[in-house]
This record gives sequence, C-alpha cells and structure tokens, in this order.
Amino acid sequence: MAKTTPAGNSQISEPKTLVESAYRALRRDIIEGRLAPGDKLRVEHLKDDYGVGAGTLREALSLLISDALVVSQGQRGFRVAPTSLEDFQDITCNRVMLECEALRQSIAMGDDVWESELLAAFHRLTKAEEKLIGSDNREEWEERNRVFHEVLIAACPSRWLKHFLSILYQQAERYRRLSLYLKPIPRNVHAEHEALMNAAIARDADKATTLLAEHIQMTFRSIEALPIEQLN
Amino acid sequence: MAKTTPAGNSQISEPKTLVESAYRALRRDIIEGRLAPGDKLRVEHLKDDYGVGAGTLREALSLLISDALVVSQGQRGFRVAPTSLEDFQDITCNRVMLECEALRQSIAMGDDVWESELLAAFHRLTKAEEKLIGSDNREEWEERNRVFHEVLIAACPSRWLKHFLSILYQQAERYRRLSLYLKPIPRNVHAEHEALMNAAIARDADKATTLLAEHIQMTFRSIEALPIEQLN
DNA sequence: CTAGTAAAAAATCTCGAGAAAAAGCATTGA
DNA sequence: TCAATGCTTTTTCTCGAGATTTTTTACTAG
Repeated sequence: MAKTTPAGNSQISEPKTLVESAYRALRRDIIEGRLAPGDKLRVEHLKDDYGVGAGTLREALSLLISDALVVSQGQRGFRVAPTSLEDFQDITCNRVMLECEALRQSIAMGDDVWESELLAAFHRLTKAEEKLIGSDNREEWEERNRVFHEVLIAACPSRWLKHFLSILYQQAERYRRLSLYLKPIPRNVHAEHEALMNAAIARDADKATTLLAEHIQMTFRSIEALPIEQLN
Repeated sequence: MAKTTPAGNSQISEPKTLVESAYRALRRDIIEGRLAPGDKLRVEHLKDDYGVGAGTLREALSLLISDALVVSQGQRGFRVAPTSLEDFQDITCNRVMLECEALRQSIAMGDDVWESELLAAFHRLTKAEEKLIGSDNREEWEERNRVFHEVLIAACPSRWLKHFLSILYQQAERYRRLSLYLKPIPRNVHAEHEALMNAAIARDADKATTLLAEHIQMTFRSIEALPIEQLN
C-alpha cells in the first residue's frame, strides 16, 4: 500500500507520469498555502499554470481527494479543502492517539538497525537545524523532520496505522505552514526531538509516548494562540 | 469531509455525474469480489462494461485509490488492490482500536436522540435479519449492518476517526465477502449486536468496547479458519 | 427598490483519437 | 536449451473539442 497510495509516499522517486507531476505540484501548493483553503480550483485556468491537459489535471485533483486536500461537490467542480481550528484540533487529537500507539509498537519491535536509522535521522535533522539558523531554507528541515518522525515509528508493523498517520501528518503540516506566515522561528524543537529519541532507544515506551504527545500538542497550542485572522 | 470524501459516504443520494456512477459500480464490483484481488483493470476493456469514456473511467479509478481498493504503479495501469491474511489482520487490529475509541467517545457524548437512533437502527437490522432467513437478499442486511455500526459511533465528535473507520469497514467488508463464497450463514450476530447496543445505552463503556472488540475479531477468526484457497 | 424570470457567459463534465510506453512474440546466436 | 535482441501488438497516457450544467448578468413586474 505504501507504494501505491498517494499519501504517505516517502519515495523521492521521480514522477513517471504527467498526472503525478501535476499531483505533486498541486499538493505542494496546497500544503504551502499558495492555494488557499476554500479556493475554487478551476480546471480551465489551472491546466495552463501546470502545463497539462484538462483531463490530466482532473485526474490529479481526484488523487488529491485521497489526501483530503481537495474536495469535490457533485457537479460544481473542485475546491481546496477548507480549514478550521476545530479540524486542526481533531487532527492533533487523533495524531497523538495513533502516533503514540505506533511508537509503542515500534519500540517493542524495533531492532538495532532501527536504532541506528533513528540516530541517523536525528543527526541529519540536527545538521539541517544548524544550517537553518541563517538562511530561510526551511524545505530541507521540513523534509528531515518528516523523515525523523517517520523513522521513529518505522518499526511499527502496521501498514494501515502508518498510512493513516502519513495523511494526518500531511494535514498537520498544512496547518503549520498556513500559520507560519507570521511565526518565523519554532520553539526548542531540538531538545524535544532529542529527548524523544533517547527515550525510544532506551525502550521506555511510557516516557516516549508522553513526550511525543506533548510534542504534537505543542504545535497545536502554538497555532491555537495565534491572532486568528481566520484560517479560512 | 464526510460529504466530499468518497469513502465513508453514508449518503444514499443519486450519483450526479458519470464519474461517480462508474466509481460506485466499480467499488461495488471490487467489494463483492466480481473483480478479483490483483486483477488488472484495463481501461480500454472496462470502459465498455461500464458504458463510459476512457478518461471518465480513469478518473473513477483514481477515486478508488482513496479507498485503497485500487492501486496504480507508475506507468503500468491500475489493478484491484491485492489481499492477504496479514492485511486483514492488520485491518482488524486497527479497527478494534479505533472503533473502540470511537465508541467510548460516542457513549460519553451521545444524547437521547442518539439512543433512539441506535434503537431504530437495531430494529431495522433485526427486521432485515428476519427477512433474510429464507431469501438470499443479503444486500439489505449488509447495508443495515453497516448503518448500525455507523450509528453506534455517530455521537463521536471526531470526523477523522469516523473517516478512517469508514475506510477500514469497507476493507473488512471486502474480505468478508470474498470469504463468503463458501460460508453462507453468519453466526449469532444478532445476540452480539443486541448485547452491544444494550451496553452502549447503559453507558457501560468498558463492557461495550469489550463486546465490540470481540465482535470485530470474531469476523477475522471465522475467515482465518477458512480452508484457504488463497485470497490472492 | 426588491423579487422573480430569462437569456448569456463561464465552468464542468464527457468523449474519442493520437502519442508514448510496456508487454508479448518471434527470430537469432551461443 | 537458453539468453538476448529487435519487432509487433497491446495498453496506457495525454490532449483538445463538444455537450450539460451551473453561475452570472440583465431585464421586467410588482
């Protein structure tokens, strides 16, 4: 499933088809907020922007419905999925539940190869953080942050759990980005990550899940407290 | 989301577009096993069967990827999602976890309107069971069974939880149907449903979730024990 | 000035044909 | 007999144009 489902695709492989190119470009533009929540997605207009035919773009949009980034209403075309604080709270809540469960399983099942990969992912993330200080090269950090969280639960054997989590992660990232227009710098995420990793490697599932829950909820709180020029 | 996401759509509304018609017909044929797991879905051939154009059928297939009923591999077309005992176990496992959580929330939040709807859903299911004795009108029972489970967790406020559950339910139904070619009659599902409903209305969350977990796992066991002419 | 209706404009939905790629098949050589 | 190569057939992927439906605009009546 991981290979075939659009969401949760951690492959960096090149898009082999125009549909997939358009799919990725659209997904990126939605997550990064260039296409705002609720925006109408007019096929006739967008097909030029993305340089594909109308049918191809329609197919890409259909694919994005999987990720709940696009919605379609009968015969009234496509729209960017709307956002709301309530929705983000729901996402956070479920992410805490599912990701903690996945982490438990991962800690229980992970072998030393997993440990080493976790260390490696943390190391790459740390390097990206250092590089981030001066520049505004967020992209690399975002990607490595995603990979870190993915590796953390990689030893969890449940494909479905990881599938759902990849969707929720993507959604959460979208909210984070939407709010990021104002808030440039994150908190001391580094320390959180380090403590999390250490607890995982020490096989302390209770501590690790507590830290993870805190970590996820922190992101929600920092957005919740924003001077809400509404997300819509 | 419930209105826009293909999975978990409890609307009985008529399909307003050819894409949706094809989508529903295909979904039905996959869940009911007419299109076998792993089957290649040749657009050129299928477009005649379903009476739509090639592009339309492609779009319907793209939509089915959301539900993980269809997979697509780069430039090699579409296939019916493969099945395996391992996958069904994973589905069951996560369904137990998520549906129990949803039930807990539903019991905590549900008001008396919810209670009455639960009673009504159970009543309709019972009627369908009675009618089922002689005939082979499974469809009605299947639908009402689905609705019963849906109403059971209807008071749960989490849209995402319900969304994931609707996907898992659909997947589980597919496995149940695939195995049903041999096993015509279910066990005493009626008693299980009744006990479940009573515990829910009595607001006994622990008992209700225990019963629900048993209920879901029972389906898995009855299929696990089959003389496996492989599901592939 | 508002409400309702009807024409006009825009957008969606749908289809079939052409280009690109993959799969199948036969021939050739070791 | 087996492997490799090149050709043929099949299938997928892509596009632009036509048919419906929705939305907007303009107009008339109250």
